[in-house]
Amino acid sequence: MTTADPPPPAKRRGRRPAGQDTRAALVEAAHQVFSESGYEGATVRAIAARAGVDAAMVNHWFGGKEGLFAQVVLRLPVDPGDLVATLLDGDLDGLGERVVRRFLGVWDATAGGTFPALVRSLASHDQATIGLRDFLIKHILGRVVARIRADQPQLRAGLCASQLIGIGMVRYVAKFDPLATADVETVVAAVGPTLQRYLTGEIGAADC
Amino acid sequence: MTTADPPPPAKRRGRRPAGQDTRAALVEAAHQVFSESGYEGATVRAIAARAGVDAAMVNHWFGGKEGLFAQVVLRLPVDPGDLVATLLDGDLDGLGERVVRRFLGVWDATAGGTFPALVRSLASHDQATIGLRDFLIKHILGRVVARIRADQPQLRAGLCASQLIGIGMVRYVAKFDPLATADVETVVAAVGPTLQRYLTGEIGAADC
DNA sequence: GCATTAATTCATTCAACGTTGAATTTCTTG
DNA sequence: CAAGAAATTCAACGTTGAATGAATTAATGC
Repeated sequence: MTTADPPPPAKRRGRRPAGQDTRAALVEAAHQVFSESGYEGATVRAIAARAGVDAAMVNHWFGGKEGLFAQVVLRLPVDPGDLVATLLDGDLDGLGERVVRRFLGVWDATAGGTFPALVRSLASHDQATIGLRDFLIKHILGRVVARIRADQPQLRAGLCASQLIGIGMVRYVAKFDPLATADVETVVAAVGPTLQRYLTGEIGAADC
Repeated sequence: MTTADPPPPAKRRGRRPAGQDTRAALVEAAHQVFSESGYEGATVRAIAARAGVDAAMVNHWFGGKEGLFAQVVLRLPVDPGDLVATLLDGDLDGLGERVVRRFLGVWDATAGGTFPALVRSLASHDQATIGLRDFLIKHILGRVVARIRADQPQLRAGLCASQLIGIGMVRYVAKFDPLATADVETVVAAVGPTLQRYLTGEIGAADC
């Protein structure tokens, strides 16, 4: 356990010595607790306790639980423009593998906390659903599919999204072994061809 | 809206006339409310109100909110044994398509409510994670993979699970069009080959 | 048909939650 | 170095949730 700290150093009232970023500590703690418990399950008191500060700080810095949630979840770990440019830089045959590798790179880097937070926030916030759809379909996969001029772009983007989200669910949320602990290249080798087919291959009802 | 009923017929105290299965009404209502709001977001009062009975009935019949939840979520819509037998009945080349068709058949039949309930319950109940893993990996996909004697059975089962769960997420939870509304055979044609490859094909690091 | 048991509602209790205002301490500015 | 601003804790409030026990009515057994 990394969360079992020695007894906290006895809080005093009033402003604390400089150099302690309470705001950042709260965001980090909220990130963890929201990931573990979802929006409704997470309590302001628990978040504040993990950050080592008083619950009133949530109101002071974020105006309440809702504001803190917004700060935590809507902080996406990549810039869409860069991402699309990087993905499209290379030969078309390697596109599927690049998408998978990038997907894992982004979410592995968050130590497996942000993806569950996103998924679990779908429970209570439709806004998160719309955010995920816009981000993944419209800003990333939609652009990639559009660039390669495939037929049925919406369906292809949706299929890619389904495989990526599924990998995220199995690797970060449900943690099925061996996929949860497999190294990136193993997953890329297995899933890359799937994405490649969804992007540029034959996906059934092409005509009609 | 199917939930807008005419005003309920004025409750009286005491035992009500026979023929009204309060228990079943509660399970059905809980199913809906848990799907919409998740475990923490759902309130016993809201469930009881939708069932048209008092909240105390949850305690009387299920011993509390937790007991009601267990009744609702652990009620899986198929029998594992039948399912595996049906899937393995046919030629090996059509196995991927049969798995996808069956998956959609099962969950489409629940009117899109049970799958979200399962996913959202992952937020607050690790038990649900274990249940999903056991059901999907051990009892269904694990058996299928074992029967066809493929190498790396765990990895193959996990890959299949990832694609199926991803389809479920996109179709039932996030509801991305056109996948959310596509007919079954369109999805089968697109996703079947993926499952087929995960089950019987080449998935990268075959040796070592 | 009377006594017993089961089912249901109501009023209440207790705990936990998010939020607020005052009190207190440190930092910053002139 | 004094005065004001900022940051923080603490105690409390109002609300809401799940759970409980008594009261009430219908069904069941003898």
